[in-house]
Amino acid sequence: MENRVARVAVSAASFHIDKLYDYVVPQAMRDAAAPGMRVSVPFSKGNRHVEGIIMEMTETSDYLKLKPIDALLDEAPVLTENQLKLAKWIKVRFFCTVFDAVKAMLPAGLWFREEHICSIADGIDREKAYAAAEGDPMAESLLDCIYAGGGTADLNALRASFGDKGSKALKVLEQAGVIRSGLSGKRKAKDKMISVARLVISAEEAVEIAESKQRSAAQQSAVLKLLAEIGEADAKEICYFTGASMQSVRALEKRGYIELESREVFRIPSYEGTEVTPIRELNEQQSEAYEGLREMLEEGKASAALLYGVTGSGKTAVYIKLIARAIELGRQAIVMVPEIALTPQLMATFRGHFGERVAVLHSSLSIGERYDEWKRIKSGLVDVVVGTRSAVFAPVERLGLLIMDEEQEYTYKSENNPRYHARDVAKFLCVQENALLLLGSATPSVESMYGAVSGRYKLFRMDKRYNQKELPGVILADMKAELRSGNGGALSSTLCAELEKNFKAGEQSILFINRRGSSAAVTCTECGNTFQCPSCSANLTYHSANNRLMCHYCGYSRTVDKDCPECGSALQFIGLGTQRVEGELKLLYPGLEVMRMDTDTVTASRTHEVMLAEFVKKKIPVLIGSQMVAKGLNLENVTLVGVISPDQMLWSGDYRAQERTFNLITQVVGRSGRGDKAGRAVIQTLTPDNEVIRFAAAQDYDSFYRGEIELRKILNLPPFAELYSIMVSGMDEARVLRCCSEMKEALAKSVNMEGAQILGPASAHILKVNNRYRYRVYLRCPPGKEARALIAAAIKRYSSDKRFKGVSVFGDIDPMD
DNA sequence: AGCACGCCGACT
DNA sequence: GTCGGCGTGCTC
Repeated sequence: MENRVARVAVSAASFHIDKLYDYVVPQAMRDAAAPGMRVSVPFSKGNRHVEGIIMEMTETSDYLKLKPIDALLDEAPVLTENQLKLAKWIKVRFFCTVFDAVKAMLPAGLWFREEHICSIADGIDREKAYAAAEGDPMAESLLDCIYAGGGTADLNALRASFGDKGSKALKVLEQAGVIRSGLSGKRKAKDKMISVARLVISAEEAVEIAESKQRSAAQQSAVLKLLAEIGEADAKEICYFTGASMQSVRALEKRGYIELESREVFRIPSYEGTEVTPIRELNEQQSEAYEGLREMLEEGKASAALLYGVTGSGKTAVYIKLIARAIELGRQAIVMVPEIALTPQLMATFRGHFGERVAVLHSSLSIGERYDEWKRIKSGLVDVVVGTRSAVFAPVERLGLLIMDEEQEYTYKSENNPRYHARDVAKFLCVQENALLLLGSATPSVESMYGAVSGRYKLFRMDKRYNQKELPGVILADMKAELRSGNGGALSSTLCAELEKNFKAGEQSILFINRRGSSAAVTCTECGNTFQCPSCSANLTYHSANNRLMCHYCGYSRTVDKDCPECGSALQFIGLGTQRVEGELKLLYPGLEVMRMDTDTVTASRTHEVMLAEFVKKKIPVLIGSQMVAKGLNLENVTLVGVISPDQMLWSGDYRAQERTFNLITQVVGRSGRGDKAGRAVIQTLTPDNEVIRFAAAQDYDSFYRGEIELRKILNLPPFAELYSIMVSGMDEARVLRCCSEMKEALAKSVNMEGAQILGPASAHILKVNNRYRYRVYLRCPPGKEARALIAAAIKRYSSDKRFKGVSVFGDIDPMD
């Protein structure tokens, strides 16, 4: 009787009906079925075939009318028992379904494997195919369907629409050699150039559009969903994994949802060419940290530490030695980095030290490559996994050490469902696996430093720069004084004076502009008119690639007007940030060579890295850039860094604004004077007396921390409280607001925690997206399970309320907005 | 969310 | 009489 019933998490269940559904395991599958295997099951009245994953196996069920599983999709479990536990924990912690969590844990390639796709076999033309159908109407309509899809179709979809008879007919056709499915097809060899598709709109929006598409546009939906999940991918591979035709992909491009770009083929990024710096003998501070961490590691119990090491103190060397020790102990390590593209030298170091036994997981790997890496890890061929956020789900079986570098970075928080924070997942994982969690940073998050101060993490400090190099001298430029003396431009006289010194000395400078959002809005330079999206409360931005005005939130695009529709003057598209500074600089210093690096000039082929190399090689005097210049390589000849306007970031309204500003200034200033020559930095600000700016200028983390933690305590903010948000959205604004206020009232009644506050409803950062109004209700309360249960109950209650039809509700913990 | 069932109006 | 509108309730 064992193995008679499988308890399954199904994909079709939304949050408020999410639970384990029991299915009877057919006799033939009894031996094979196991927890962690994906299955296809009939669900709901229509018995549509949906995917699910077996969470548990039992003998009996309380439910009487069990349906049978219709197929096992895996031969062996793709998730271990511990990973299944993790999935359940993610559901509770981040308000998603178990299946959402499972999906985030597995590589996309697994879900789009060709097993699920059937296509017309090579060398079979239409005539032969229909001849093989032998007049069977079922077989003929199957072929119609496959041809309508450009020669391929989703096997599950076919099974769903044609039922059991369809499945039989498919088998007949397959045996006749007319169609192929499963493993029979081989991947095409890659061309030298590939076409890379990338979403222009937000992932969230892409999913929404995909969902609203009609059956006939199922291919386009699949492409959008895939891209929403993985960000960008080779167009051919997209077709390969979704079964969509290239036409569908092109159609999406035409509509402005995605963009296509030719790019040279990347193999698995080889870092061989980059020279590997051998690990030098550890200095006193490094040894001290290493010895302490080694002891924790060797104990083999769950533990956590914070390594606070200033830039250049040699954290990487400590990581490497610690990983080597973990491997000696027969265990594996995961190393997480915020953004792999920005840390190529770190990658090179790891490859150099651990060779083939390193797996890399990051966003510019293709689906296939990522899937291959996943398989390598799963089969135990790897000791070290290096990767971004999702690497926390790498299927290592003997985790001993998990390192999270630059732990304060917000890229560790997912902005899509499930909205998990990799740091929280890492904590859970390390407890579960008895591993050591090592958070590393030059500017630790306030939460983590508080954890260290209060004894939850063991703290190791490395405050000496390895090469004993001095910190850059920092000059604060008072922009208010500049304004008073008649300089209304972006460049202060102080900065200009320093720039000129560098021009004379033949040294390079970097100007850093912080820009909120990814693109500047288009503004008429004469009358200040801006262009609004008709369905969102957002400004349109100009895209030079297709010469159109586009909305980043819904994908709407329109042609560019020659003249301003308001005042009739000729329109010029000048962005607010980097472009403006570039313009001013060129006006002041005619003939000056300037490199601009921002989201408009950095492309897939001309990456951040490539541009930096060019900057170094050609000795271009000035580099102007946004966020991305703050990170990356050591640039030897850069002796001046200018921070143009950190103020706007400081007042962005988010409680983390101060912290982010401090981190960013610290990082940027640290870019200066990496070579032999001393560096300096100019920070332009309207508020030179502001503490955060002063501490950042002095690179004084401790004082910043002391001030910030005091503030957080007074204001009842993390780490002293947890902040939850419930986002409510819908087309009918009044209804959304009614839902919010009713929910707020209900929460106020049910919450009886000391010091809990309910705030809102407040409109989301962008109120209207795709004609849906979005409001949030916040709950701020002491950390703990109680609040989570309340939030989950509220989401369930209001997403199923008939009065609030068309309104969707979802929760988020500590949202990044 | 998505699908069937059921209870009402418009049209063959 | 039946086709189809969408309100209601369930999903192993």
